[in-house]
Amino acid sequence: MTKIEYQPLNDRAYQEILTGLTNGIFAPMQPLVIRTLAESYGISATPIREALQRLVAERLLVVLPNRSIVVPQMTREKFAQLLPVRVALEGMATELAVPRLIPEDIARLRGILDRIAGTAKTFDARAYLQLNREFHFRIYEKSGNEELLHVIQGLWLKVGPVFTGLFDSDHFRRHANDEHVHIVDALERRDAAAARACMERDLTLAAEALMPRLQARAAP
Amino acid sequence: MTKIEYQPLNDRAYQEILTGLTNGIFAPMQPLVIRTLAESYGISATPIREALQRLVAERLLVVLPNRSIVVPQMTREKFAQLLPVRVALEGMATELAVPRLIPEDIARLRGILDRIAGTAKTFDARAYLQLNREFHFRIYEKSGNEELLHVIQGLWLKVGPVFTGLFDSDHFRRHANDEHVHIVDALERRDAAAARACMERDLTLAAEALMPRLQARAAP
DNA sequence: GTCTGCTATTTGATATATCATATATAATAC
DNA sequence: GTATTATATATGATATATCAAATAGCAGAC
Repeated sequence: MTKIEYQPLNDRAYQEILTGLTNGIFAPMQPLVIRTLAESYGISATPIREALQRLVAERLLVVLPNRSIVVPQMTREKFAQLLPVRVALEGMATELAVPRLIPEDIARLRGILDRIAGTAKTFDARAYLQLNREFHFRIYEKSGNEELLHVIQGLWLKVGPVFTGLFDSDHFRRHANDEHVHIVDALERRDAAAARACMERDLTLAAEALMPRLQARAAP
Repeated sequence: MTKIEYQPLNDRAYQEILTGLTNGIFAPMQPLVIRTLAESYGISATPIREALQRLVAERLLVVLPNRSIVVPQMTREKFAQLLPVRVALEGMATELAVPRLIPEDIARLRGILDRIAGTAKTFDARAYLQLNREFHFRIYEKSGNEELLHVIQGLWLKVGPVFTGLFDSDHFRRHANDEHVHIVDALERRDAAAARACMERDLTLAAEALMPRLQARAAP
């Protein structure tokens, strides 16, 4: 007996819009119109509205004074502010995960590493982003701290759309996996401090590759 | 010309329910019924539903498999998981605030300190909670990092209801202000590391006072 | 030409109606 | 009596209708 599962429409609308955001479907400052979205998803306005409200609460969308709901522009400043928060929390999660990772987890991480290396050769940006996310969260999940994990997830949602451009940088693509390898090595040695340091460096290097691509300030 | 401002009903419903949560009006595990809330606030179901959804997204409420929406029980485990996250972020915010605090800010903080001392004598728990919050956020706001501030606000919302019981502890009430004084002293000396350390201790001591009052695990 | 004010249209906000599911209650079988 | 089923009720989920604010378009004044 396979449990059939029901998912409310607002949840699904949320997911749809979210992946749209992550894939950069919606241009910043272009308003998301409730009725339009409702029609294009073939559902009524109510669940769409709820999904948008939720995204606003998570700060993935913002409400203009006109009440229009738009994608906020990720500026260099905002990204720079997000970075130390992510470094602190993802570093913490990594450290916490060290004593809880079993050899099987390490093996799985090495598997991801191999696949990431593959994407650098095939220039498959989408696969890279997917695997990069999987790599990080396989570690964070092992922190055993659900509250911490939830906050980190929220932060990744915010920076998600920006990451899309990560693979465009030649230099980054070639070195994308370097820190990842160091992280897994440290994890395997059960060296929590080193694992944390490598994770922090990974985040910082990615941020440095991305920052120049971002606009200095929000458009007026 | 004073700008008249409009606030959507869902925002106000959100605020109302939120203060209800903070004041412990809604018992954990008791379902919040949309129609009932709508009636008691004299508005329709839609804005209430949106407010509840938002609170669920922020994890201040949870959806049961039955789809009922209830106040989650704050367990000792959850609180313990929240603590290191708060320590890291609020410590960071404190450190960032140090070079940005002007003498006027320090003076204002001293003023809050005095008023907090007053509440300990008059046993005014509500005033204490209010002032304690104000004290902390006056500092965090000065971090200049809006993203960080937002995350911290979210964390405070989660622990808010628990804090209500803080003042019941005799020992805590007498020493509630001790660390605060140390924090301000450190801020005045522009000693970022010390300010951070004192802030971390303040959070930890409060947590230690509260933890025993929490249930060890969630009810089944 | 620009500016002003009017009208129409778009779009968000709210209320209501309807549907589906879950819970409670009652009735029946045993 | 308990267990089981049927029915009624409560409640969440969705769709639709209505209202209100904002925007766009247009006509006339100058």
